[in-house]
Amino acid sequence: MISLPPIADRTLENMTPMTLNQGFPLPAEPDADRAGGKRRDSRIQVRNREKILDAATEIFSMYGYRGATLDQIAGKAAMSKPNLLYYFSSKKKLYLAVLRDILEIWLQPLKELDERESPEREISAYIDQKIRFSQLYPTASRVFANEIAAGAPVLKPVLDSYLRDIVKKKARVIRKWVKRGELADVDPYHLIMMIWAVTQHYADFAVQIDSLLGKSLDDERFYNQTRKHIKRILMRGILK
Amino acid sequence: MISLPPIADRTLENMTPMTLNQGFPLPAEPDADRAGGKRRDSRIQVRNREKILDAATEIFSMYGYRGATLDQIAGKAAMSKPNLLYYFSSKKKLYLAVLRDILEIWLQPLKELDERESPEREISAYIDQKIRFSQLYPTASRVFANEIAAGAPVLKPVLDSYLRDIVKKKARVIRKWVKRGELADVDPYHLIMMIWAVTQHYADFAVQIDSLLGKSLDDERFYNQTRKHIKRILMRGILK
DNA sequence: CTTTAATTTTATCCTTTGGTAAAATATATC
DNA sequence: GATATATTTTACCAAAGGATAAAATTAAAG
Repeated sequence: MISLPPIADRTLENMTPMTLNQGFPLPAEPDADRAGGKRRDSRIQVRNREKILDAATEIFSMYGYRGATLDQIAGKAAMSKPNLLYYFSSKKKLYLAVLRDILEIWLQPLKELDERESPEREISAYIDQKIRFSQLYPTASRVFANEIAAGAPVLKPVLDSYLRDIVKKKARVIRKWVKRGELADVDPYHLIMMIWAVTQHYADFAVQIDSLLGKSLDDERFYNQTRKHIKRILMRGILK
Repeated sequence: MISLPPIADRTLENMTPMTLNQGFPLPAEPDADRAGGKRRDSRIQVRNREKILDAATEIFSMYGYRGATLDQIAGKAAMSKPNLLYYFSSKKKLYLAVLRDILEIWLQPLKELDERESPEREISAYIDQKIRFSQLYPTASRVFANEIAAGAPVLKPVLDSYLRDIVKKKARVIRKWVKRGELADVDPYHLIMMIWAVTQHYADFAVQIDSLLGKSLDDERFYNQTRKHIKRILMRGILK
């Protein structure tokens, strides 16, 4: 199993497409950023870091990195700003920690596409996992979307290397299915992106969906209806 | 032809889901916000307002409302911040002006779905228009996405009323096609959202796509390949 | 050319924001 | 329960950011 790549630590402030490719990568598990102390991972340590990460995810998901403020995050985590900074010594490190968590769960499902199984089964399972992710972690999905929309100032290196490789690998799997005649002649990359697009939409545009339908994926009924509907159309579209 | 609804003017700062529904609507064409003067729409007036709106769209698309700064926008528009404020008297009004422009072009295509034509032709044309929008106005698309992800603090009223109505109307059109047996039994709402999701994805996640494929919709070859591919899968998925 | 109005620049204000220092409090260990 | 360590609070700071005032400049009109 491939483990997560390092995330570049670059200046997040004033990040423009111009300044994107100049950060320096960090060691594999760099930003633990524990308080100077020794007795790490105490009960309270773990609980507070988690509280902060949750709050940060929510605030970052709404306002993006630059728009989010430590005051807001601290407020949501029910602690003072300096207290928050005791756990994560800077906004940047907090953001990196949030992104690292997200990336891990975001990437996992794709790794599991297995060419030895039927495309029907595998792609169906993949869609299931992605829509489940949108249900369970809608805020995480939005943080990710935000990061990409901002030009991926942090994740660009990961996209360029790690994601690129894994997608390439999985594209080969899909192409194999096509050659075997188990799948219509679809472009693997576009297919993968279509699945990403549709499943993420339900997280990223949840407010819009709520306006139109008064429903959210939290509603298990709606969740299943959505899941099945997406699968029906997509599977019909790609199966032979 | 239905004209654009007013956009609510609410406090954009510190906007949380809690504070969302308390703004007051503005008159139909409220934020023209012309400089105090009389000789409006002078050559230079028009040119500068356009320059600012373009710059603002780009910056808002990357950082969202809160993350964007007037300095950045002014910089991109090649003028001083006070000069920018001469044309748009506040950040909020500038954002509203940007959103208003976007909403107009974003909504237009949906209005044109015509039940008297075949679903094949109409839905195909709709997809064409949406993907064209992603090609022509990727930044606008991202501003819109950002606004929604942030909880639609400004657009919520529009979504709840205007968009809701028009989508409901078009859902009826799609349902009619289904009843006539010209379309598989698809849920109209999910279908519309699928089309939104897939077409917008190519604008909102352009950086990701560039990382994976080294391509963008600016590349006319890639644009057409994408367009056809989306249509192929979706149309196969929904036609009888 | 002058005169008037439109536009741009310079200087400045107040608030917010990320971050620090150090004091105060709580927690754990002996 | 005394001591050391971990956590939280209080008080700040410097920079950034939205906005205003007024002076300086440019453009238009007569």
